[in-house]
Amino acid sequence: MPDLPIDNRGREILTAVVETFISTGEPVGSRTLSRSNREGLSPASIRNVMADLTDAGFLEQPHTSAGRIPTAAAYRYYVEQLSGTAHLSLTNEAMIHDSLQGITDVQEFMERTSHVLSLISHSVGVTVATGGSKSALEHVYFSRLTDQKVLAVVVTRSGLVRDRVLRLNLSQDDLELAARYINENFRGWTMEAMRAEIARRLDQERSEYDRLMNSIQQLYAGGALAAEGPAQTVYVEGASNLAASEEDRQRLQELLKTLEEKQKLVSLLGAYLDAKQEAVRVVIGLDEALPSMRNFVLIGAPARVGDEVRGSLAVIGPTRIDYQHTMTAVSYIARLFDKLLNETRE
Amino acid sequence: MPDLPIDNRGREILTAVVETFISTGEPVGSRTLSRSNREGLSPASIRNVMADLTDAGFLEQPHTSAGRIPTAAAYRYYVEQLSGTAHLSLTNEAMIHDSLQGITDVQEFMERTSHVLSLISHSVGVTVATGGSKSALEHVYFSRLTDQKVLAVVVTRSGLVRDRVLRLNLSQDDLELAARYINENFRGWTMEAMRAEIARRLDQERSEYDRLMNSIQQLYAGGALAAEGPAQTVYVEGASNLAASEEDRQRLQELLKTLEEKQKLVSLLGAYLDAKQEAVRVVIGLDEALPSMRNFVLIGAPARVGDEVRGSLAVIGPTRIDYQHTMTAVSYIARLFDKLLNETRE
DNA sequence: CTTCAGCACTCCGCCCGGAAGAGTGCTAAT
DNA sequence: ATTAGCACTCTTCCGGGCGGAGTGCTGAAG
Repeated sequence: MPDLPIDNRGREILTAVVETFISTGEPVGSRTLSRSNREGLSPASIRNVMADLTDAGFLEQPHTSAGRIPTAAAYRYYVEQLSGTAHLSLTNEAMIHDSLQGITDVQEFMERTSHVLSLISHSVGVTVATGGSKSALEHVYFSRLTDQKVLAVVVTRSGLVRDRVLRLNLSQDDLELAARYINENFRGWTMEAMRAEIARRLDQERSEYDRLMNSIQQLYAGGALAAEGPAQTVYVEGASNLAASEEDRQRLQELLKTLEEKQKLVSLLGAYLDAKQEAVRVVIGLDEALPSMRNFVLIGAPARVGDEVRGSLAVIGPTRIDYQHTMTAVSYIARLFDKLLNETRE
Repeated sequence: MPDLPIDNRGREILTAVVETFISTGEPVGSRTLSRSNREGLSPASIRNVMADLTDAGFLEQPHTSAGRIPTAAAYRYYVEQLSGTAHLSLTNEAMIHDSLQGITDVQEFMERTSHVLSLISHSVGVTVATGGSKSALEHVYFSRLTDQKVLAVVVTRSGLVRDRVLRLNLSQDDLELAARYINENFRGWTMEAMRAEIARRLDQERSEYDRLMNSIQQLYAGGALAAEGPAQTVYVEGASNLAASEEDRQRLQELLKTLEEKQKLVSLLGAYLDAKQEAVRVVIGLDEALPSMRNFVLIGAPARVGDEVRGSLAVIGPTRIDYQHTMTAVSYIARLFDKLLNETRE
């Protein structure tokens, strides 16, 4: 956001408006600002500046004789110029450590994190755990349940266990052979590489009569070897906090409903928290993607271990959220994620 | 509920009041009833009966000149005398089958069920999957992740996979020996029996210097062999439907908050849906257990496979819920659960 | 040229009183 | 036993008036 039509004084007043509005929720008038402004400008002068800011699209009035409220542009500007260096309050830091101490697996981390985030932000904590397809294969195990059903378990070296039941009819012997073949040949390969190589061998060897290859073919087609797949688990916590927001009943309901559509949340987070983006991202104006999310913002970060993305963590809250606090918390937890989960790997 | 102080006419009028109130939500007056009553009683006569019912504690008035609304006792009475035989509407039956077709594992069944129940009842669907400790052991697998961490995977014959990371320091060799020992000795045992027997052997043999027994001791103490444990997964769906209820903002928030406290829900369901109880259970007056649940009822049933309880399914909705429909749906799904999951076992 | 006091104006939110409506309980008649 | 009639109660809705908050503009002062 380069040269805005905002001079120094304008900047100061704009942030003042944003901050007072965030804390009170009422449209802010010139009188209020004049009182809190250290330079002691008179209401009249402030009115002039505010009129300019309104023209520039940073403020708006609910009606003629009310104070001003910030527009989306104002929030963006405000967040832009927040100093990136803030410290977590001690109680929050303690809370985070209490909840996340000793966590070793991604699912559990994400579950607790969504909760902690909702507590800290007083709004909704959303986390997504994405099965990493870059993790190395540790062990597969197949077992025949009934005539028609086979249980497949894949364990990756990072400790992720993924199981699914497939509709296949293979004998226990065939399954054991297949498992041994895969374990012996592919231990330590990344899931991606393994899948690719198996596909290649199947395609190439075309030995339809080979019993082993046939079993593997069936297992592969049935999805037994997908470590990631639709294994995107979504955790949403703190929806009750929304009931305290000033949205009307109908909007509240739509909001809650949207939060229940896990798939939409995944793509929302996916769309904004791309892997390249290292730091915390703040998205203001969520209604472009999800109309029901008018007046709500997303504050999130990708969760990565090393340089592999294993999920996302975010807070979804009203525009009137405490940006500084929430951003600090999100980024803190994102770093903690990397740290805690790195321990688990070799 | 034996001889109530209610004669035949009283019964008829009481159910009429309950039904009208359920469908309109407004206090019902004598005039309204007189119009819908087939025997064409006059409002004045109805008023007499209603006065009696009020004295008996089945009806109450929000204020002097309003109609009557049913008390908890009235709902209980109403549910009591509902004919148990109703059919699912075709669309609902289709919806259930669409969602649950081909499901093979308990977790997935419960997840979808909570959703379906919320759709059918237009309120909150709650399901709990309880790891059955009666299921037979199929396979265990241990793997060393780091110096301090060991991954334990337990697969039961019913297709349940349970994994956890333990803080133990055992070598890969020790782990493999332990796994082989358990797999060879205990395959097919129930988890309960296996745990008991292992505890016995550990206690008895006291051969502290036996390397194998020592590993197993550590794994056992670390909880590697608990298939159930706190593995109670709770699914809550349809909270957004609550926003449409007439509760005020604060009550709504408390309600949502309660629904987020999974542990409370588990004990709530646990308390009311005992195993012996075969059929659908309707609990009116939930506020005795959970104050925030005033004006809400629970309609639920245990989910069992054969005679083993594997969880609970329930609807939590306002007292003004469609009891007949919801009860039918819950019981239908409970039966479906048994049927679908029986296929999976041997 | 900037700042600011003063002023007229606008618009919302609140309170109040009155009227309409719904429902009751009681009494007296059938 | 049932019911028409009636007086009474209580809520809800509506319109008007008033106070408050805030604005934009103008003209004076630094």
